[in-house]
Amino acid sequence: MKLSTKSRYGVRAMFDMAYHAGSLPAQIKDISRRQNISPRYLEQIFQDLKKAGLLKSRRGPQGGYSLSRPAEEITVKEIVLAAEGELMLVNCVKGLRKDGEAPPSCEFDNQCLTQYIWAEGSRILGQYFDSISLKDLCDQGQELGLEKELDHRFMYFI
Amino acid sequence: MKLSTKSRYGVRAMFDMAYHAGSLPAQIKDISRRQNISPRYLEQIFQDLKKAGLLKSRRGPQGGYSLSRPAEEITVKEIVLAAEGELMLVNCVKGLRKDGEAPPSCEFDNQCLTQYIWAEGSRILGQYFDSISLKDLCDQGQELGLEKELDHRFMYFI
DNA sequence: ATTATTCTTGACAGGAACAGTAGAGATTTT
DNA sequence: AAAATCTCTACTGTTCCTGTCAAGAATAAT
Repeated sequence: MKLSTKSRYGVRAMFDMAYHAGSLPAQIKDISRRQNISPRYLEQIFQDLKKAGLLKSRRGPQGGYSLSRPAEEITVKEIVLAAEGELMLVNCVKGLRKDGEAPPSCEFDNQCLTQYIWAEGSRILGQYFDSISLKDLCDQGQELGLEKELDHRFMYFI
Repeated sequence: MKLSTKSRYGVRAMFDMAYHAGSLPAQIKDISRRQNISPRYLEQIFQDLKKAGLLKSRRGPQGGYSLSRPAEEITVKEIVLAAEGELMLVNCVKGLRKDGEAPPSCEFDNQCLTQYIWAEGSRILGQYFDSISLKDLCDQGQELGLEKELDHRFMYFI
């Protein structure tokens, strides 16, 4: 019952982007360095987040990724959902999926009492994740005095 | 982020025992037949549940398993915890484990904001699972009119 | 135009965990 | 003594996770 690293890395990376946001797009290499995530793996994760509409990208020099919406409008739930594919504790219950794929249904139809437990647990978890936005995390980071790294692309003149 | 089948089967099996409870211990073969679970696999799961103190067993003819406590005192959380080993959404956070093994700690120490999210999510989920007892499930089964199978060991005289 | 930079796409692979199978043995009732 | 039942340990095939890698496409700077 573990979240995949895609979810964990995804939330960390998105927070990192929001926290260090500047006028230019953020680049994989900077995020991966600060968050200690393999750059090649982070590329994959960002593809998922982009497909989910949470990121937009720009290629070429000075390119990179940026949040497609303000930090207060992006929740942890959206990121986990995009990275995990779905937010359902079991496979045997009908639920909304990222890819619209038909989910397997319970072999006991509605005779299985436990399906209600798993479905409700998933819902409760999703509700909690949805209550936390990237901006909330940024505020928390400020309070904790988390260091903000200056964009090296603005530091040529030092 | 899926619960293992051990958890799902475990809860189903424990409910089955509570729902069909008689004066004699319940046997693997009956539970596995009613719940459509591989008997050999269910043996393994029951070993975990027994180690966690949720079941007691008796060998030999007319032997089997029985709940070690009344159904209203056994919650879904206990069963999931016993089957899953722990109830924590990530590995990077300190948490209580079944085996007391030292959990890996976060590489960012307390600098990682996301660990609070995962820990709180795990807590919320555990709290929900803890609010459901086997008796609650039995009551729900009654309301739904779920059929109770008579113990074949009492049916010789028919 | 050319070049360097950055994202894009798809393939591939080692390892761990999951889900189940199997066999030999221990215990208890009949 | 025999049959039923749980107990313990080991084994195995499959899937998923967690990356790595390579070649290509788009863009900005020169």
